Amino acid sequence: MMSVAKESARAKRDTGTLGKLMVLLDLVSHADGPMRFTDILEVTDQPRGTLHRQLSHLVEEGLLEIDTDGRYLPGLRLLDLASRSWGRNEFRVMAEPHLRALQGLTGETVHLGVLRGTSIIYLDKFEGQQPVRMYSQIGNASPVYCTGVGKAALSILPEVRVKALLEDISFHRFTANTHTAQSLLAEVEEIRKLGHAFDREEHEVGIRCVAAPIWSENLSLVGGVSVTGPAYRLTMEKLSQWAGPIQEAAARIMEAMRIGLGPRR
Amino acid sequence: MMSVAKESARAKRDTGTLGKLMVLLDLVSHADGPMRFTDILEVTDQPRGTLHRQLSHLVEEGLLEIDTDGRYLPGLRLLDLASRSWGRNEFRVMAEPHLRALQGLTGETVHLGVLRGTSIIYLDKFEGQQPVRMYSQIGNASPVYCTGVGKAALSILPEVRVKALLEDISFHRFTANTHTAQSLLAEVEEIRKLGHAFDREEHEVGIRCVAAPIWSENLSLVGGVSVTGPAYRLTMEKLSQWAGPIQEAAARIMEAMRIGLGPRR
DNA sequence: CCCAAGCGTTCCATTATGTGGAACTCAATT
DNA sequence: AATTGAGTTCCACATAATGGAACGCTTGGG
Repeated sequence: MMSVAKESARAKRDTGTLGKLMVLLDLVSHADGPMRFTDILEVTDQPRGTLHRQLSHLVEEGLLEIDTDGRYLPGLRLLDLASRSWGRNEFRVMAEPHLRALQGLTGETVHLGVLRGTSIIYLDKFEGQQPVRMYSQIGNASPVYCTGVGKAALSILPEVRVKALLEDISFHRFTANTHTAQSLLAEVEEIRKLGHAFDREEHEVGIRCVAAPIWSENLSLVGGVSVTGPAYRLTMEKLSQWAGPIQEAAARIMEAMRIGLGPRR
Repeated sequence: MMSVAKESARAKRDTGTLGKLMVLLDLVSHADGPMRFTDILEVTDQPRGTLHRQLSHLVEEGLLEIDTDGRYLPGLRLLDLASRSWGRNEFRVMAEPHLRALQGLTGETVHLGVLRGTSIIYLDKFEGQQPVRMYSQIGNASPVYCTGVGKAALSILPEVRVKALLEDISFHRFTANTHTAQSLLAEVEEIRKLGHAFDREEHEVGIRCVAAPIWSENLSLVGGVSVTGPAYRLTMEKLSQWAGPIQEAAARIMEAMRIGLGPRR
Protein backbone atom coordinates (compact mmCIF):
# COMPACT_ATOMS: atom_id res chain seq x y z
CA MET A 1 0.00 0.00 0.00
CA MET A 2 0.80 3.70 0.08
CA SER A 3 3.25 3.74 -2.76
CA VAL A 4 5.99 6.29 -2.37
CA ALA A 5 5.90 8.55 -5.41
CA LYS A 6 7.89 11.44 -4.08
CA GLU A 7 11.59 10.86 -4.19
CA SER A 8 13.51 13.79 -2.77
CA ALA A 9 16.73 14.77 -4.50
CA ARG A 10 18.78 13.87 -1.46
CA ALA A 11 16.70 10.97 -0.24
CA LYS A 12 17.00 10.91 3.53
CA ARG A 13 17.20 7.34 4.61
CA ASP A 14 14.58 6.21 7.04
CA THR A 15 15.66 5.81 10.60
CA GLY A 16 12.35 4.51 11.81
CA THR A 17 11.42 5.23 15.36
CA LEU A 18 14.59 7.18 16.05
CA GLY A 19 13.88 9.57 13.20
CA LYS A 20 10.50 10.47 14.63
CA LEU A 21 11.97 11.08 18.05
CA MET A 22 14.74 13.25 16.65
CA VAL A 23 12.18 15.48 15.00
CA LEU A 24 10.70 16.12 18.40
CA LEU A 25 14.08 16.67 20.00
CA ASP A 26 15.01 19.17 17.32
CA LEU A 27 11.71 20.92 17.65
CA VAL A 28 11.99 21.41 21.38
CA SER A 29 15.70 22.23 21.27
CA HIS A 30 15.32 24.89 18.64
CA ALA A 31 12.18 26.46 20.07
CA ASP A 32 12.44 29.91 21.59
CA GLY A 33 11.37 28.64 24.95
CA PRO A 34 9.69 25.78 26.78
CA MET A 35 6.89 24.11 24.82
CA ARG A 36 3.62 22.84 26.17
CA PHE A 37 2.27 19.48 25.16
CA THR A 38 -0.36 21.12 23.02
CA ASP A 39 2.16 23.37 21.28
CA ILE A 40 4.10 20.33 20.17
CA LEU A 41 0.92 18.53 19.27
CA GLU A 42 -0.24 21.08 16.78
CA VAL A 43 3.17 21.41 15.12
CA THR A 44 3.78 17.71 14.72
CA ASP A 45 0.20 16.78 13.97
CA GLN A 46 0.27 13.38 15.59
CA PRO A 47 -2.31 11.53 17.68
CA ARG A 48 -2.18 12.65 21.27
CA GLY A 49 -1.51 9.19 22.64
CA THR A 50 1.43 8.63 20.34
CA LEU A 51 3.00 11.99 21.04
CA HIS A 52 2.59 11.53 24.72
CA ARG A 53 4.46 8.25 24.74
CA GLN A 54 7.22 9.59 22.52
CA LEU A 55 7.80 12.56 24.78
CA SER A 56 7.67 10.35 27.84
CA HIS A 57 10.42 8.18 26.44
CA LEU A 58 12.58 11.19 25.65
CA VAL A 59 12.06 12.53 29.16
CA GLU A 60 12.76 9.13 30.64
CA GLU A 61 16.13 9.10 28.89
CA GLY A 62 16.94 12.64 30.00
CA LEU A 63 16.98 14.03 26.48
CA LEU A 64 14.06 16.26 27.38
CA GLU A 65 12.93 17.64 30.70
CA ILE A 66 9.63 18.89 32.04
CA ASP A 67 9.53 22.12 34.00
CA THR A 68 7.24 22.82 36.92
CA ASP A 69 4.52 24.02 34.55
CA GLY A 70 4.62 20.79 32.60
CA ARG A 71 6.39 22.34 29.64
CA TYR A 72 9.11 20.57 27.71
CA LEU A 73 12.75 21.71 27.60
CA PRO A 74 15.94 20.20 26.19
CA GLY A 75 17.44 17.89 28.79
CA LEU A 76 20.79 18.09 30.46
CA ARG A 77 21.72 14.60 29.38
CA LEU A 78 22.48 16.22 26.05
CA LEU A 79 25.18 18.28 27.72
CA ASP A 80 26.89 15.23 29.10
CA LEU A 81 26.86 13.44 25.77
CA ALA A 82 28.02 16.51 23.88
CA SER A 83 30.88 17.29 26.21
CA ARG A 84 32.42 13.95 25.32
CA SER A 85 31.97 14.57 21.64
CA TRP A 86 33.63 17.93 22.04
CA GLY A 87 36.38 16.96 24.43
CA ARG A 88 37.73 14.22 22.21
CA ASN A 89 37.31 15.95 18.87
CA GLU A 90 40.68 15.58 17.24
CA PHE A 91 40.32 18.56 14.95
CA ARG A 92 39.52 20.85 17.85
CA VAL A 93 42.34 19.53 20.01
CA MET A 94 44.95 19.93 17.29
CA ALA A 95 43.74 23.42 16.44
CA GLU A 96 43.58 24.79 19.95
CA PRO A 97 47.10 26.20 20.35
CA HIS A 98 46.94 27.85 16.94
CA LEU A 99 43.60 29.42 17.75
CA ARG A 100 45.02 30.82 20.96
CA ALA A 101 47.96 32.25 19.12
CA LEU A 102 45.69 33.88 16.57
CA GLN A 103 43.57 35.33 19.33
CA GLY A 104 46.65 36.76 20.96
CA LEU A 105 47.84 38.26 17.70
CA THR A 106 44.57 39.92 16.70
CA GLY A 107 42.95 40.52 20.06
CA GLU A 108 39.61 39.66 18.48
CA THR A 109 37.40 36.60 18.71
CA VAL A 110 38.66 33.49 16.94
CA HIS A 111 36.35 30.69 15.80
CA LEU A 112 36.92 27.14 14.61
CA GLY A 113 34.12 25.65 12.53
CA VAL A 114 33.38 22.55 10.52
CA LEU A 115 30.98 21.89 7.67
CA ARG A 116 28.15 19.52 8.44
CA GLY A 117 25.43 19.30 5.81
CA THR A 118 24.52 22.87 4.91
CA SER A 119 25.63 24.33 8.23
CA ILE A 120 28.82 25.34 9.90
CA ILE A 121 29.07 23.97 13.40
CA TYR A 122 31.35 25.99 15.65
CA LEU A 123 33.73 23.74 17.49
CA ASP A 124 35.64 26.28 19.48
CA LYS A 125 35.92 29.92 20.25
CA PHE A 126 38.47 32.19 21.89
CA GLU A 127 37.17 35.55 22.90
CA GLY A 128 38.98 38.81 22.97
CA GLN A 129 39.04 40.74 26.20
CA GLN A 130 37.35 43.69 24.54
CA PRO A 131 34.17 44.89 26.16
CA VAL A 132 31.84 44.37 23.18
CA ARG A 133 30.64 40.78 23.10
CA MET A 134 28.94 38.95 20.31
CA TYR A 135 26.36 36.28 20.50
CA SER A 136 28.04 33.11 19.43
CA GLN A 137 28.36 29.77 21.07
CA ILE A 138 30.26 26.60 20.74
CA GLY A 139 28.08 23.97 19.14
CA ASN A 140 25.87 26.45 17.36
CA ALA A 141 25.05 25.67 13.78
CA SER A 142 25.04 28.62 11.37
CA PRO A 143 24.12 28.69 7.68
CA VAL A 144 27.05 28.09 5.39
CA TYR A 145 26.17 30.97 3.08
CA CYS A 146 26.57 33.87 5.46
CA THR A 147 29.57 33.05 7.57
CA GLY A 148 33.23 33.50 6.74
CA VAL A 149 34.09 29.96 7.72
CA GLY A 150 31.18 28.65 5.65
CA LYS A 151 32.24 30.42 2.50
CA ALA A 152 35.86 29.45 3.03
CA ALA A 153 34.79 25.83 3.38
CA LEU A 154 32.75 25.98 0.18
CA SER A 155 35.77 27.27 -1.70
CA ILE A 156 37.48 23.94 -1.08
CA LEU A 157 34.70 21.72 -2.35
CA PRO A 158 34.54 20.86 -6.05
CA GLU A 159 31.99 22.98 -7.87
CA VAL A 160 29.53 20.10 -8.33
CA ARG A 161 29.37 19.55 -4.61
CA VAL A 162 28.87 23.24 -3.96
CA LYS A 163 26.00 23.35 -6.42
CA ALA A 164 24.42 20.22 -4.95
CA LEU A 165 24.71 21.77 -1.52
CA LEU A 166 23.06 25.00 -2.63
CA GLU A 167 20.06 22.95 -3.77
CA ASP A 168 19.41 22.01 -0.16
CA ILE A 169 19.60 25.56 1.16
CA SER A 170 16.75 27.98 1.59
CA PHE A 171 18.39 31.40 1.63
CA HIS A 172 17.21 33.71 4.36
CA ARG A 173 18.08 37.38 4.08
CA PHE A 174 19.61 38.26 7.45
CA THR A 175 21.03 41.63 6.39
CA ALA A 176 21.23 43.79 3.26
CA ASN A 177 24.49 42.03 2.40
CA THR A 178 23.35 38.44 2.77
CA HIS A 179 24.16 36.33 -0.27
CA THR A 180 21.74 34.74 -2.70
CA ALA A 181 22.55 31.49 -4.50
CA GLN A 182 23.94 33.38 -7.52
CA SER A 183 26.08 35.88 -5.67
CA LEU A 184 27.36 33.17 -3.38
CA LEU A 185 28.56 31.00 -6.22
CA ALA A 186 30.38 33.96 -7.72
CA GLU A 187 32.06 34.87 -4.48
CA VAL A 188 33.10 31.32 -3.77
CA GLU A 189 34.94 31.37 -7.09
CA GLU A 190 36.69 34.52 -5.92
CA ILE A 191 37.58 32.97 -2.58
CA ARG A 192 39.04 29.95 -4.30
CA LYS A 193 41.62 32.25 -5.89
CA LEU A 194 42.28 34.42 -2.86
CA GLY A 195 42.56 31.66 -0.29
CA HIS A 196 40.47 33.48 2.29
CA ALA A 197 36.93 34.73 2.78
CA PHE A 198 35.36 37.84 4.27
CA ASP A 199 32.03 38.23 5.97
CA ARG A 200 30.95 41.78 5.24
CA GLU A 201 28.07 42.03 7.71
CA GLU A 202 26.25 39.27 5.85
CA HIS A 203 24.87 37.49 8.88
CA GLU A 204 24.58 40.23 11.45
CA VAL A 205 24.76 43.98 10.96
CA GLY A 206 27.90 45.39 12.54
CA ILE A 207 29.83 42.12 12.53
CA ARG A 208 32.67 41.41 10.12
CA CYS A 209 35.12 38.56 9.81
CA VAL A 210 37.97 36.99 7.82
CA ALA A 211 38.29 33.24 7.47
CA ALA A 212 40.60 30.67 5.96
CA PRO A 213 39.67 27.13 4.98
CA ILE A 214 40.96 23.92 6.51
CA TRP A 215 40.47 20.57 4.80
CA SER A 216 41.67 17.01 4.70
CA GLU A 217 42.88 15.52 1.46
CA ASN A 218 39.83 13.31 0.93
CA LEU A 219 37.54 16.13 2.07
CA SER A 220 36.17 14.03 4.91
CA LEU A 221 36.86 17.13 6.97
CA VAL A 222 36.09 20.60 5.64
CA GLY A 223 35.98 23.66 7.85
CA GLY A 224 37.88 26.78 8.70
CA VAL A 225 39.16 29.28 11.15
CA SER A 226 38.04 32.89 11.45
CA VAL A 227 38.62 36.16 13.25
CA THR A 228 35.44 38.07 14.02
CA GLY A 229 34.58 41.41 15.53
CA PRO A 230 32.51 44.57 15.40
CA ALA A 231 32.66 46.54 12.15
CA TYR A 232 33.66 49.79 13.83
CA ARG A 233 36.86 48.20 15.04
CA LEU A 234 37.48 45.81 12.18
CA THR A 235 37.84 47.91 9.06
CA MET A 236 38.10 46.02 5.79
CA GLU A 237 41.68 47.17 5.63
CA LYS A 238 42.48 45.62 8.97
CA LEU A 239 40.75 42.41 7.97
CA SER A 240 42.87 42.23 4.84
CA GLN A 241 46.00 42.56 6.89
CA TRP A 242 44.95 39.58 8.97
CA ALA A 243 44.22 37.36 5.99
CA GLY A 244 47.85 36.28 5.83
CA PRO A 245 48.22 35.28 9.49
CA ILE A 246 44.92 33.44 9.36
CA GLN A 247 45.90 31.43 6.31
CA GLU A 248 49.17 30.60 8.03
CA ALA A 249 47.34 29.46 11.14
CA ALA A 250 45.09 27.27 8.97
CA ALA A 251 48.16 25.82 7.28
CA ARG A 252 49.73 25.02 10.63
CA ILE A 253 46.59 23.32 11.84
CA MET A 254 46.49 21.17 8.71
CA GLU A 255 50.13 20.34 9.18
CA ALA A 256 49.49 19.38 12.79
CA MET A 257 46.82 16.96 11.64
CA ARG A 258 49.00 15.74 8.78
CA ILE A 259 46.27 16.43 6.30
CA GLY A 260 45.95 18.51 3.21
CA LEU A 261 49.57 17.98 2.31
CA GLY A 262 48.91 17.92 -1.39
CA PRO A 263 48.84 21.07 -3.52
CA ARG A 264 45.76 23.22 -3.27
CA ARG A 265 42.91 21.49 -5.14
CA MET B 1 7.41 -16.23 28.01
CA MET B 2 10.51 -14.90 29.71
CA SER B 3 8.94 -13.87 32.97
CA VAL B 4 10.66 -10.97 34.65
CA ALA B 5 11.63 -12.05 38.14
CA LYS B 6 14.17 -9.37 38.94
CA GLU B 7 12.63 -6.11 40.00
CA SER B 8 15.28 -3.48 40.56
CA ALA B 9 14.82 -1.18 43.54
CA ARG B 10 14.46 1.85 41.31
CA ALA B 11 12.71 0.18 38.38
CA LYS B 12 13.82 2.05 35.29
CA ARG B 13 10.87 2.40 33.04
CA ASP B 14 11.25 0.87 29.63
CA THR B 15 11.86 3.21 26.78
CA GLY B 16 11.82 0.52 24.14
CA THR B 17 13.82 1.14 21.04
CA LEU B 18 15.13 4.45 22.27
CA GLY B 19 16.55 2.90 25.41
CA LYS B 20 18.57 0.41 23.42
CA LEU B 21 19.95 3.13 21.19
CA MET B 22 20.88 5.31 24.15
CA VAL B 23 22.91 2.47 25.59
CA LEU B 24 24.96 2.48 22.42
CA LEU B 25 25.26 6.24 22.39
CA ASP B 26 26.45 6.24 25.99
CA LEU B 27 28.89 3.47 25.28
CA VAL B 28 30.53 5.22 22.36
CA SER B 29 30.45 8.64 24.03
CA HIS B 30 32.08 7.46 27.21
CA ALA B 31 34.67 5.28 25.53
CA ASP B 32 38.28 6.36 25.68
CA GLY B 33 38.45 6.61 21.93
CA PRO B 34 36.82 5.58 18.69
CA MET B 35 35.25 2.11 18.78
CA ARG B 36 35.24 -0.45 16.02
CA PHE B 37 32.13 -2.37 15.14
CA THR B 38 33.50 -5.50 16.74
CA ASP B 39 34.43 -3.69 19.95
CA ILE B 40 30.85 -2.59 20.35
CA LEU B 41 29.58 -5.98 19.35
CA GLU B 42 31.34 -7.83 22.10
CA VAL B 43 30.35 -5.33 24.79
CA THR B 44 26.69 -5.21 23.87
CA ASP B 45 26.39 -8.87 22.95
CA GLN B 46 23.76 -8.42 20.26
CA PRO B 47 23.30 -10.11 16.89
CA ARG B 48 25.50 -8.50 14.29
CA GLY B 49 22.66 -7.58 12.00
CA THR B 50 20.76 -5.83 14.75
CA LEU B 51 23.73 -3.89 15.99
CA HIS B 52 24.64 -2.83 12.51
CA ARG B 53 21.22 -1.36 11.84
CA GLN B 54 21.12 0.40 15.19
CA LEU B 55 24.48 2.03 14.60
CA SER B 56 23.48 2.97 11.07
CA HIS B 57 20.42 4.77 12.35
CA LEU B 58 22.45 6.68 14.90
CA VAL B 59 24.96 7.67 12.24
CA GLU B 60 22.18 8.64 9.87
CA GLU B 61 20.85 11.05 12.49
CA GLY B 62 24.28 12.51 13.19
CA LEU B 63 24.37 11.25 16.76
CA LEU B 64 27.36 9.10 15.91
CA GLU B 65 29.98 9.48 13.22
CA ILE B 66 32.31 7.07 11.46
CA ASP B 67 35.93 7.99 11.01
CA THR B 68 38.03 7.07 8.00
CA ASP B 69 38.93 3.75 9.59
CA GLY B 70 35.29 2.84 10.05
CA ARG B 71 35.36 3.42 13.77
CA TYR B 72 32.50 5.02 15.66
CA LEU B 73 32.69 8.40 17.41
CA PRO B 74 30.15 10.66 19.10
CA GLY B 75 28.56 12.89 16.47
CA LEU B 76 28.59 16.64 16.22
CA ARG B 77 24.82 16.80 16.08
CA LEU B 78 25.00 16.33 19.82
CA LEU B 79 26.86 19.63 20.09
CA ASP B 80 24.15 21.50 18.28
CA LEU B 81 21.40 20.03 20.41
CA ALA B 82 23.30 20.59 23.62
CA SER B 83 24.22 24.18 22.90
CA ARG B 84 20.54 25.05 22.89
CA SER B 85 19.96 23.23 26.12
CA TRP B 86 22.83 25.13 27.65
CA GLY B 87 22.17 28.54 26.17
CA ARG B 88 18.62 28.68 27.46
CA ASN B 89 19.18 27.11 30.84
CA GLU B 90 17.57 29.52 33.25
CA PHE B 91 19.60 28.47 36.25
CA ARG B 92 22.85 29.04 34.40
CA VAL B 93 21.77 32.40 33.02
CA MET B 94 20.66 33.73 36.38
CA ALA B 95 23.81 32.51 38.08
CA GLU B 96 26.31 33.85 35.57
CA PRO B 97 26.99 37.32 37.00
CA HIS B 98 27.37 35.94 40.49
CA LEU B 99 29.81 33.30 39.29
CA ARG B 100 31.87 35.97 37.57
CA ALA B 101 31.93 38.03 40.74
CA LEU B 102 33.04 35.03 42.76
CA GLN B 103 35.75 34.29 40.24
CA GLY B 104 36.97 37.85 40.51
CA LEU B 105 37.00 37.74 44.28
CA THR B 106 38.85 34.45 44.65
CA GLY B 107 40.89 34.35 41.48
CA GLU B 108 40.26 30.61 41.33
CA THR B 109 38.02 28.47 39.15
CA VAL B 110 34.30 28.72 39.89
CA HIS B 111 31.83 25.97 38.95
CA LEU B 112 28.06 25.79 38.78
CA GLY B 113 26.59 22.31 39.02
CA VAL B 114 23.23 20.64 39.26
CA LEU B 115 22.15 17.26 40.62
CA ARG B 116 20.83 14.82 38.05
CA GLY B 117 20.32 11.28 39.26
CA THR B 118 23.47 10.30 41.13
CA SER B 119 25.69 12.74 39.27
CA ILE B 120 26.52 16.38 39.32
CA ILE B 121 26.42 17.93 35.87
CA TYR B 122 28.55 21.02 35.53
CA LEU B 123 26.60 23.80 33.87
CA ASP B 124 29.20 26.50 33.84
CA LYS B 125 32.74 27.30 34.73
CA PHE B 126 34.83 30.43 35.09
CA GLU B 127 38.51 29.88 35.10
CA GLY B 128 41.13 31.76 36.95
CA GLN B 129 44.02 33.25 35.03
CA GLN B 130 46.50 31.24 37.01
CA PRO B 131 48.82 29.02 35.00
CA VAL B 132 47.83 25.67 36.52
CA ARG B 133 44.76 24.32 34.77
CA MET B 134 42.50 21.53 35.85
CA TYR B 135 40.67 19.04 33.73
CA SER B 136 37.06 19.96 33.99
CA GLN B 137 34.48 20.70 31.38
CA ILE B 138 31.06 22.10 31.05
CA GLY B 139 28.57 19.30 30.65
CA ASN B 140 30.71 16.72 32.38
CA ALA B 141 28.96 14.51 34.86
CA SER B 142 30.82 13.70 38.07
CA PRO B 143 29.78 11.44 40.92
CA VAL B 144 27.93 13.19 43.77
CA TYR B 145 29.96 11.58 46.48
CA CYS B 146 33.34 13.08 45.69
CA THR B 147 32.65 16.64 44.60
CA GLY B 148 32.01 19.68 46.72
CA VAL B 149 28.91 20.64 44.78
CA GLY B 150 27.63 17.08 45.03
CA LYS B 151 27.96 16.89 48.79
CA ALA B 152 26.47 20.36 49.20
CA ALA B 153 23.50 19.28 47.10
CA LEU B 154 22.99 16.16 49.18
CA SER B 155 22.88 18.27 52.33
CA ILE B 156 19.69 19.86 51.06
CA LEU B 157 17.81 16.66 50.34
CA PRO B 158 15.80 15.02 53.11
CA GLU B 159 17.66 12.10 54.61
CA VAL B 160 15.39 9.48 53.05
CA ARG B 161 16.17 10.75 49.60
CA VAL B 162 19.89 10.78 50.32
CA LYS B 163 19.75 7.19 51.48
CA ALA B 164 17.72 6.13 48.46
CA LEU B 165 20.25 7.85 46.24
CA LEU B 166 23.18 6.10 47.89
CA GLU B 167 21.54 2.78 47.03
CA ASP B 168 22.04 3.53 43.36
CA ILE B 169 25.70 4.46 43.68
CA SER B 170 28.67 2.19 43.31
CA PHE B 171 31.46 3.92 45.15
CA HIS B 172 34.74 4.09 43.33
CA ARG B 173 37.84 4.99 45.30
CA PHE B 174 39.47 7.80 43.32
CA THR B 175 41.89 8.89 46.03
CA ALA B 176 42.77 7.96 49.59
CA ASN B 177 40.18 10.50 50.77
CA THR B 178 37.26 9.37 48.65
CA HIS B 179 34.13 8.75 50.70
CA THR B 180 32.36 5.48 51.34
CA ALA B 181 28.59 5.29 51.86
CA GLN B 182 29.02 5.51 55.63
CA SER B 183 31.49 8.35 55.80
CA LEU B 184 29.51 10.26 53.20
CA LEU B 185 26.29 10.09 55.20
CA ALA B 186 28.10 11.34 58.25
CA GLU B 187 29.70 14.23 56.41
CA VAL B 188 26.46 15.25 54.78
CA GLU B 189 24.99 15.61 58.26
CA GLU B 190 27.90 17.89 59.10
CA ILE B 191 27.44 19.94 55.94
CA ARG B 192 23.77 20.40 56.72
CA LYS B 193 24.77 22.26 59.85
CA LEU B 194 27.67 24.20 58.36
CA GLY B 195 25.97 25.30 55.17
CA HIS B 196 28.95 24.53 52.98
CA ALA B 197 31.01 21.57 51.86
CA PHE B 198 34.70 20.92 51.26
CA ASP B 199 36.33 18.57 48.83
CA ARG B 200 39.58 17.53 50.47
CA GLU B 201 41.24 15.89 47.46
CA GLU B 202 38.46 13.30 47.35
CA HIS B 203 38.15 13.14 43.59
CA GLU B 204 41.60 14.06 42.40
CA VAL B 205 44.84 14.27 44.34
CA GLY B 206 46.01 17.86 44.61
CA ILE B 207 42.60 19.41 44.01
CA ARG B 208 40.53 21.01 46.74
CA CYS B 209 37.29 22.95 46.74
CA VAL B 210 34.59 24.69 48.80
CA ALA B 211 30.96 24.59 47.74
CA ALA B 212 27.59 25.96 48.82
CA PRO B 213 24.21 24.46 47.93
CA ILE B 214 21.52 26.06 45.79
CA TRP B 215 17.98 24.73 45.77
CA SER B 216 14.43 25.54 44.86
CA GLU B 217 11.72 25.26 47.45
CA ASN B 218 10.15 22.13 46.00
CA LEU B 219 13.61 20.67 45.35
CA SER B 220 12.94 20.39 41.64
CA LEU B 221 16.32 22.06 41.34
CA VAL B 222 19.22 21.05 43.57
CA GLY B 223 22.78 22.02 42.86
CA GLY B 224 25.51 24.29 44.00
CA VAL B 225 28.40 26.61 43.34
CA SER B 226 32.03 25.92 44.11
CA VAL B 227 35.51 27.38 44.06
CA THR B 228 38.19 24.90 43.08
CA GLY B 229 41.95 24.92 42.82
CA PRO B 230 45.23 23.17 43.46
CA ALA B 231 45.90 22.15 47.04
CA TYR B 232 49.24 23.92 47.26
CA ARG B 233 47.53 27.25 46.69
CA LEU B 234 44.23 26.53 48.40
CA THR B 235 45.02 25.73 52.00
CA MET B 236 42.12 24.56 54.12
CA GLU B 237 42.37 27.85 55.96
CA LYS B 238 41.91 29.81 52.76
CA LEU B 239 39.00 27.62 51.76
CA SER B 240 37.33 28.29 55.08
CA GLN B 241 37.66 32.00 54.55
CA TRP B 242 35.85 31.69 51.25
CA ALA B 243 32.97 29.69 52.66
CA GLY B 244 31.18 32.89 53.62
CA PRO B 245 31.41 34.61 50.22
CA ILE B 246 30.36 31.41 48.46
CA GLN B 247 27.29 30.98 50.61
CA GLU B 248 26.42 34.60 49.95
CA ALA B 249 26.80 34.09 46.21
CA ALA B 250 24.55 31.03 46.43
CA ALA B 251 22.00 33.08 48.36
CA ARG B 252 22.05 35.81 45.73
CA ILE B 253 21.58 33.28 42.94
CA MET B 254 18.57 31.83 44.73
CA GLU B 255 17.19 35.29 45.23
CA ALA B 256 17.67 36.07 41.55
CA MET B 257 15.64 33.02 40.67
CA ARG B 258 13.10 33.77 43.39
CA ILE B 259 13.50 30.34 44.82
CA GLY B 260 14.43 28.97 48.19
CA LEU B 261 12.85 31.89 49.97
CA GLY B 262 11.64 29.80 52.85
CA PRO B 263 13.77 28.99 55.88
CA ARG B 264 16.51 26.39 55.40
CA ARG B 265 14.90 22.91 55.08
C1' DC C 1 47.59 -19.08 -5.68
C1' DC C 2 44.06 -20.70 -2.98
C1' DC C 3 41.94 -21.25 1.35
C1' DA C 4 40.57 -19.67 5.83
C1' DA C 5 39.54 -16.29 9.11
C1' DG C 6 38.05 -11.88 10.41
C1' DC C 7 35.18 -8.17 9.71
C1' DG C 8 31.34 -5.85 8.06
C1' DT C 9 26.94 -5.80 5.33
C1' DT C 10 22.47 -7.33 3.52
C1' DC C 11 18.20 -10.18 3.54
C1' DC C 12 13.77 -11.66 5.24
C1' DA C 13 10.42 -14.45 7.99
C1' DT C 14 9.22 -13.83 12.80
C1' DT C 15 8.00 -11.16 16.64
C1' DA C 16 8.38 -7.29 19.59
C1' DT C 17 7.26 -2.48 19.52
C1' DG C 18 5.04 1.58 18.27
C1' DT C 19 0.60 3.41 16.74
C1' DG C 20 -3.70 5.94 17.18
C1' DG C 21 -8.61 6.12 18.13
C1' DA C 22 -11.32 6.36 22.02
C1' DA C 23 -12.33 6.58 26.68
C1' DC C 24 -10.90 8.61 31.00
C1' DT C 25 -9.16 11.96 34.67
C1' DC C 26 -8.45 16.28 36.50
C1' DA C 27 -8.72 21.36 36.63
C1' DA C 28 -10.24 25.51 35.43
C1' DT C 29 -14.35 28.12 33.69
C1' DT C 30 -19.12 29.41 33.12
C1' DA D 1 -23.47 21.29 37.94
C1' DA D 2 -22.09 21.36 33.31
C1' DT D 3 -18.57 22.43 29.98
C1' DT D 4 -14.28 22.94 28.04
C1' DG D 5 -9.40 22.18 27.63
C1' DA D 6 -5.32 19.71 28.77
C1' DG D 7 -3.06 15.61 29.63
C1' DT D 8 -3.03 10.52 30.43
C1' DT D 9 -4.11 5.59 29.86
C1' DC D 10 -5.76 1.56 27.21
C1' DC D 11 -5.72 -1.96 23.73
C1' DA D 12 -6.62 -4.08 18.95
C1' DC D 13 -3.89 -3.36 15.06
C1' DA D 14 -0.07 -2.00 11.94
C1' DT D 15 4.65 -1.24 11.60
C1' DA D 16 9.29 -1.47 12.65
C1' DA D 17 12.92 -4.05 15.07
C1' DT D 18 14.90 -8.49 15.52
C1' DG D 19 18.34 -12.10 14.67
C1' DG D 20 19.79 -16.09 12.15
C1' DA D 21 21.90 -17.01 8.01
C1' DA D 22 24.05 -16.03 3.84
C1' DC D 23 26.84 -12.87 1.36
C1' DG D 24 31.06 -9.80 0.18
C1' DC D 25 35.46 -8.03 1.03
C1' DT D 26 39.96 -7.92 2.75
C1' DT D 27 44.04 -10.02 5.05
C1' DG D 28 47.35 -13.37 5.88
C1' DG D 29 48.95 -18.09 5.88
C1' DG D 30 50.30 -22.43 3.89
